[in-house]
Amino acid sequence: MMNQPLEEQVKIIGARSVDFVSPEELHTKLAQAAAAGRPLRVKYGADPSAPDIHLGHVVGLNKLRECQDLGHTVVFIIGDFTAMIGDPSGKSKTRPQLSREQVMANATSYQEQVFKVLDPDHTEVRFNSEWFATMPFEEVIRLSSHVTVAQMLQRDDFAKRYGENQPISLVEFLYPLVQAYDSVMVQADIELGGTDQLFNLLLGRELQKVFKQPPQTVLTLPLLEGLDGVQKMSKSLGNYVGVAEPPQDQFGKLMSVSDELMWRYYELVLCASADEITAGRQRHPREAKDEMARRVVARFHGAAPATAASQEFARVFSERAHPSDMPEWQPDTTGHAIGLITLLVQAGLAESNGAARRLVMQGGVRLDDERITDPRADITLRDGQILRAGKRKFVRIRTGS
RNA sequence: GGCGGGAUACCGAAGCGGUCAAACGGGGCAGACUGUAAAUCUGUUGGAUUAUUCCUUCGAAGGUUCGAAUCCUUCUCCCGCCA
Repeated sequence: MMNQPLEEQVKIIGARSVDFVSPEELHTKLAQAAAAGRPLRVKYGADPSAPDIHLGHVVGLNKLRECQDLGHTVVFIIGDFTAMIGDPSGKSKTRPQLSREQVMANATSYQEQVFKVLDPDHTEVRFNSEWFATMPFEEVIRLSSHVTVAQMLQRDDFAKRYGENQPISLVEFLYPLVQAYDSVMVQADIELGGTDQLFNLLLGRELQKVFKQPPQTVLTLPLLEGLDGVQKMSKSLGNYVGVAEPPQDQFGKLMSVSDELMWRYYELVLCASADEITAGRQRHPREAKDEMARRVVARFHGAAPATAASQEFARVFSERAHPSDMPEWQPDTTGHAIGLITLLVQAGLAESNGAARRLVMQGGVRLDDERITDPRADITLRDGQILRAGKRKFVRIRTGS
């Protein structure tokens, strides 16, 4: 693989990218590396404060994998040091301060998930506490002398917030610097990130120059929109599909993506070619979406579970049948009548009596496929009955007798 | 250090003495429709209660008042400007 023509490598590495600084430089790097018989070091940073890897991350991981397939080394940096400091900017709730234990636990689960896409044999995992935990403060100050406030304010979100009189914490200024210094420490040849990372990645180049290193090639990839189709996929917005989620959940979520958005997923998650997407658009959207969802699930769980998830989805939502598998619940009033509202709450299908009442009055409750609309109904349960709330919540009654 | 602005339900944001469990938007949930947990439309969205009603909620604690999210006092936190 490493012997791919350089032109071809540059093309593969640059595919789907938004910013690419710069193809010519990368070409030179590749030539030098090939001559020296060494792989390029491709850096990718991860924030271990949110331990769930989702499809948004997969966009980047895909690219890393492509680099690995070309023979290069991925340097996967876990920002444990950064995570332990947290982010004081009031707005951001996504970066709570974490303890050492939490960070380590997250890091472990991170790696497990990441290797669903990456090749462990060509991955070097590093923690940035390695070089930051013991850094003397004078060094920190010296580092910060290399960047001016005006430079920082070039960053889009800083410029915007500054213009709108929104607070910017000093720590936020330090973060890009921290990330840039990571590049110096691992001697990155390429760094990859989302488009929102452009500034940070470029700062890495600047800092590498200060440290007399060849500046890294910078590559940004589009941010994947989450299930809502508008905001970028993130755990805190709850619009994500996690790679470690069960097949059925992944499939269901993917089927809830809008028709238009599904092509983004084809492109960025499945790396489908432009031709494939053009062809796909001719198909029935339901069918195309089903395929997209199956292929994504198959990637993380295998083909058989993916097919099963698809069939199960069709059963429940197209044919409106029951799922083949549902949680069981045993009432403690065996044999006696129980108020419907109480029943729903106890069975965990509604959060409060009020919510249960609403659910019933809105026609969302069925017992054995029979809709019950009277909130005052008393029910005597029998073993094996199916209680359903809305489209997605089912419980099978077990009376234990 | 000085001067201003702000804190409202899951989020954003109105309200500025009673008609406020609190407009509106987003999100969530449900229903209809369907091609699906798409799109669209409709309803709903603090807790207890069949309802009447009651309880908790508008940064915290006190106070004024028949009555406060709305007025006063103190406090906490946040933001900006000037130094």
